[in-house]
Amino acid sequence: MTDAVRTVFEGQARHAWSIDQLHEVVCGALGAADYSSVFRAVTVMEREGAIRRIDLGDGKAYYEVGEDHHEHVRCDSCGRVAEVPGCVLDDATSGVQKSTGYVVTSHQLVFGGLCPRCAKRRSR
Amino acid sequence: MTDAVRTVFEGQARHAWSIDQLHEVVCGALGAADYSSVFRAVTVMEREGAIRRIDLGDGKAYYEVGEDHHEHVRCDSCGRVAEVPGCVLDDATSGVQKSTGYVVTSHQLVFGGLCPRCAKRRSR
DNA sequence: ATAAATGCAAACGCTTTGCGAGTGC
DNA sequence: GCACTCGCAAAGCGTTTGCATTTAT
Repeated sequence: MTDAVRTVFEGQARHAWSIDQLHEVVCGALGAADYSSVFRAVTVMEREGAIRRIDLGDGKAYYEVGEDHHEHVRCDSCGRVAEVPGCVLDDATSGVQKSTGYVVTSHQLVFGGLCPRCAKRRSR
Repeated sequence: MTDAVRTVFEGQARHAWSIDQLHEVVCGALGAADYSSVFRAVTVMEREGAIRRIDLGDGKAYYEVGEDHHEHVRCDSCGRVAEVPGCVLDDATSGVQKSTGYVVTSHQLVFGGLCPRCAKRRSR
């Protein structure tokens, strides 16, 4: 099962996968599969460091292949997620630290908007 | 009930309130109250625009008085939330738009780290 | 008497876990 | 036989809703 999930991630069909989405694809590939099995595979892979869990603000857990750090844009219309190359915030961190007194060790940022396709469809 | 909740927000004891936290305070103030009543009050107030719902990434819904836009820092240790004055990202938006092609209309950003108190306790 | 507010209990969406059955070594 | 994987069912957790009762007007 872990292999099946790994294959899905390698397929790159999406940038960020919810367990549901993974489950659906895995079912297609294997004929059948249980949600909990996908969940467990994902849990293992996360512990291994192969994938990283991200929060896109819609209450579901998403996973992406754990490479370099980057931010995300999510289309409010179709849900498609893209990666924002480079980190917008490394500089900001020290400013936050200065203004709030918190020792800042992480940040979680999601942009919202419309992906090119949906933006085009809207403007018609 | 709505008044009781409103009072809690006016008290400014916290920056961001979960429904649980509001519920607890309201119970103290009124003697008893149902979680769902607090939930409903919060829902109404959000629709009114008096408060805004925010997502701090821990799976719970938080609410803050809906003033100007700003970001948040959350202490990984005690959960205390502070406001990051000013918007770190207005400039970044156009860059994101350029690099991803998405029309960016919003962003949701939470810094994580340690609040001054917890940072001090840790270093002992 | 009528309409609004509240409490109670249950539904819901998604995640997580316990356990038994199946599979391979 | 033993360890491991998987499916099934159910438990959790927080949010949300339906309904009946209380409260206020």
